Amino acid sequence: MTAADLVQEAPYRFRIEPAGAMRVPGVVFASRELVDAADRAIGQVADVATLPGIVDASYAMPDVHWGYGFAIGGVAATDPRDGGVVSPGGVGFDISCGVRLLAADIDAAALAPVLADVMDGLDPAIPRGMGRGAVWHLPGRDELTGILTGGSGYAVERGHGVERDLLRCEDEGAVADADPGRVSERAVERGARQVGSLGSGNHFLEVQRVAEVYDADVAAAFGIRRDQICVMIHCGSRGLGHQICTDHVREMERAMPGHGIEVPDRQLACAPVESPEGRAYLGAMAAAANYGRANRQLLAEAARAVFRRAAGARLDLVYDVSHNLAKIEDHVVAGRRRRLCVHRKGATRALPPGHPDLPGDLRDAGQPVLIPGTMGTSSYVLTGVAGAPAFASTCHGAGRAQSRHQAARGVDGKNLRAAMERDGIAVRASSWRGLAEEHPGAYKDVSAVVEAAEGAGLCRKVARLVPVGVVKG
DNA sequence: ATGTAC
Repeated sequence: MTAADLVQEAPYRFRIEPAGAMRVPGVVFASRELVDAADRAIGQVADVATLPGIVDASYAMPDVHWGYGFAIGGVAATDPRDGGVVSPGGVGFDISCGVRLLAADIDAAALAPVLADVMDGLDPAIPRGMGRGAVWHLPGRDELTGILTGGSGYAVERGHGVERDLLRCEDEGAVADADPGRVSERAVERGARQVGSLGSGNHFLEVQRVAEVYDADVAAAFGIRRDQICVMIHCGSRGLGHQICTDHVREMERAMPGHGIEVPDRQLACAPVESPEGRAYLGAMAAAANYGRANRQLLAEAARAVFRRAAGARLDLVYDVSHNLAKIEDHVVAGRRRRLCVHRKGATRALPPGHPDLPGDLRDAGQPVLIPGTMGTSSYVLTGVAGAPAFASTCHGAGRAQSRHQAARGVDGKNLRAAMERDGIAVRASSWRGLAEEHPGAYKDVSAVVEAAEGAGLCRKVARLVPVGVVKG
């Protein structure tokens, strides 16, 4: 199964006909160029179509690329009342990895004279990289429980943020039904010292400038305008989420024969949503999701303190949304309302205008969808559209074009930083090797991804942001 | 993504 097996149905829509054990078709939203870049991920989209209880189609977003079991950029919904399964591979190892955008009350011109001070303030204030500490150090399970059940709300309760922040968070900052009892001791140990830390790889905190506004009314509702300074934070649930994924994949591999489930790839390990293993995973996953949200809340507070001190500026939350999560949601499929388990792995929820889960001040505009690009290029703010396919989902980023190893070959981190600084982008990196692995050429063109997502009717462009300062793990 | 290996 490769890109050659895809039939083009529309300018940005390709179809994989059901064959073999596939229960539904595969649908890939992409341009011809992006489909050709998807490579091995196409076979994974077909594999996901074999999962018990899958509804409608196995979907892939324009930034789809190969991942653990499920492709990154995949969306799959199952019906629990029809034996539908939940699969940790459909969420990914970095549970609730996502993006938070804050808008400053100053423009780029006003920040310029103090940018170096802001960057020098962020450098020590934003813990990142491997094992380098965090905003909070919690001794153990008891101290972590508030975070695992309360997410961003718990951080706010403890003085890290304001109530309004929660209105601008997906799920108001916490997924319900978190079950800390399903989080292993090992996951707790790994997570206890990492609350409020970026991590590494493609995770970052960037100071950005709004370079272009495509829809002024929606942008105004989101609280952003041209030339304004914003802060974008991209990070997840660190070692805790990783350990939860590992634990529950193992558990489901053991349980699958008892449920009579066969999958074409071991990495698609899954269990019925309505089974002990399925419920255990969803409870632990929700706890990791809340950890990820609290993580972004604490890092946002750290950035706020720096901006207040170094620039006399305030940062208001635009939105916080995950792109690695499974959620129980209501959707109308073929005219019938159904409660489904929607897996989004490297895909962003994009609620349309009027959706009841949106806060009042965003009801007419739709949900802010935050798309991190690569350092040195652009990031995007999008919004959901009515009547979109794929269970109100869209892309999540540029998507890698080269492996980490390939990317670092022939690129020197120090030279890369110097080149970016010459282009007017301040860089505070914690690892030269890590920086080299993230050079923009290692990624697909995020603008082409967003173009395809909009062309496919998944979302609409609202604004484009460019980096002025990059803080990397 | 990830104490880059159970």
